Amino acid sequence: MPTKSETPIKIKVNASAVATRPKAEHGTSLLTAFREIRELIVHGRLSPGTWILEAELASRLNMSRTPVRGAIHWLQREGYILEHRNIKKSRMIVAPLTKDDANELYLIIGRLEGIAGRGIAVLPPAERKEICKQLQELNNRLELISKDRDGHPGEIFENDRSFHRLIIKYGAGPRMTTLHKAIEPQTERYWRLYASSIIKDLHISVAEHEVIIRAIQTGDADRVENGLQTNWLKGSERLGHVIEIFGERGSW
Amino acid sequence: MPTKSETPIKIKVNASAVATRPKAEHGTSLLTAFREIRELIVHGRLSPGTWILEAELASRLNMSRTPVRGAIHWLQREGYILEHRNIKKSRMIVAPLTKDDANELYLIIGRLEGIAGRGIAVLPPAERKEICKQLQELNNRLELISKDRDGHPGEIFENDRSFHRLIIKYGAGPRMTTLHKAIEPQTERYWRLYASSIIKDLHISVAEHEVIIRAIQTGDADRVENGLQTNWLKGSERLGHVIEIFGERGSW
DNA sequence: GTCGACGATATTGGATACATTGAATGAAAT
DNA sequence: ATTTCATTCAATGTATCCAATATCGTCGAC
Repeated sequence: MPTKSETPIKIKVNASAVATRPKAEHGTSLLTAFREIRELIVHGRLSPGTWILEAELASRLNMSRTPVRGAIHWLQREGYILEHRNIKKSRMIVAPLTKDDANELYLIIGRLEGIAGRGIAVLPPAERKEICKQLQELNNRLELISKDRDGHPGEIFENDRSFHRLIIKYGAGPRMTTLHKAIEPQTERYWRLYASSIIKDLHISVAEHEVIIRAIQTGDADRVENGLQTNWLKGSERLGHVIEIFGERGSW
Repeated sequence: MPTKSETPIKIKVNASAVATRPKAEHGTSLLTAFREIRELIVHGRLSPGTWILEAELASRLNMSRTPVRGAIHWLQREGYILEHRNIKKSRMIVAPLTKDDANELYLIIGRLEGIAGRGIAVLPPAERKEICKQLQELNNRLELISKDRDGHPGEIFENDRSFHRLIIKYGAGPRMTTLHKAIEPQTERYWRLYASSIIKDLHISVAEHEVIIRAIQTGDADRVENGLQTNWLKGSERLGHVIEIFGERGSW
């Protein structure tokens, strides 16, 4: 049974106490709510499996239920939140983190980026060269970090992410870009939970990136696509291993 | 410049006039709004490129603006509606139908179904056999229709759709299923616009389906994936050809 | 005559008030 | 003691109200 996400105590708040966050400018609340709630979920402040109360989030974010409601539906559509449907009412819960889900998630992203990679491979050589330069730079930094014993996890994550976002930026159309922007951030939840245990495999991922860069240089579309798919696939295997050790979160 | 979606005349409606639609049961408006508006878009009743007025739709659907707004955002996330962003306000317009968009859309779906196809290919033979039986039946019906000169377009569409949905049903996980349910319906817009001109190529698609079924029977994952990708790819080529002839809709 | 500034209006975004329904609690009866 | 029914409560879904702002038209000045 899901635990209540926050203290159910109803405190009669006075104005000064509520003012955690300055009242946002008009027309920005929905986006703010989306970002903030996603942040709460990603950082585990709202644990996998807990149920979500509109009113509570609204008061925490110092806004009305309207934008919060919108944000929740949005997050649901993007997979951060699941819906327990009873015909008329709906109960929203934070999506659990499971091995199966991770596998599927990584598989899908791998394919999508594979398409984008193919898009890059067919660009004119000059552009490819420039892209490779940028990719190489990111990957070099990753390699450096992988040799440093205490690289900051966040830094690794950001660099790896930038690498993949570059692929999308140059190789994907508008639809793909939108889709990727919706799906890829969800990997952050898994990353953050299991980061410390995955870091030691970083050098493998670096090598995989290297292969991808080579393939782009030579314009070998198949190899680019395959390289990207593999990178994600292997990542999901490494992740799955860790999940098996530490257990899933929020799935009963 | 987008044309206004409906007559801007503000008629003071009396109660009996508004009652186009019986007031829906409590708790069903959002879903109703989503379905109805999508229906309007898919059937071209709201043409590509027209801008969308919340209030107007609300009154047409005989509900308040709240669920309509939710539905519009939802439709936006699913790609039926685009956002013309001025910093704070947003203007929503019905997504145009363009050749590039169609190509990307079909490419993505092809890949996604390819994954699902791979999932089917690795099922135990008994299940594969059963699935093939169902697929074959659908495809037989399609073949029949393709020989009949005046098969109803809607019937063709539904059969083809069922074929692909079966693939997802048996081969995809929850995430893929959700994604597919969000993306695939968008092909209906293109289909409906250009159906009459595509029908004559139906026999080609039927043959492609045949290949897919064979591959599933033999459990050849690569061939299944490739077959599905190709089916969509060729479809997008056929469609692109027609779009070039008849022009794009709503892209200025 | 044209360009710009100002004002009216149309339209979206957010807050709040209200209705409805699902769940929980408690009392009564068997 | 357990089960069932009624009542209450909590939380979602919808409607309406209010605020902010972009757009368009009009009027005036150059």
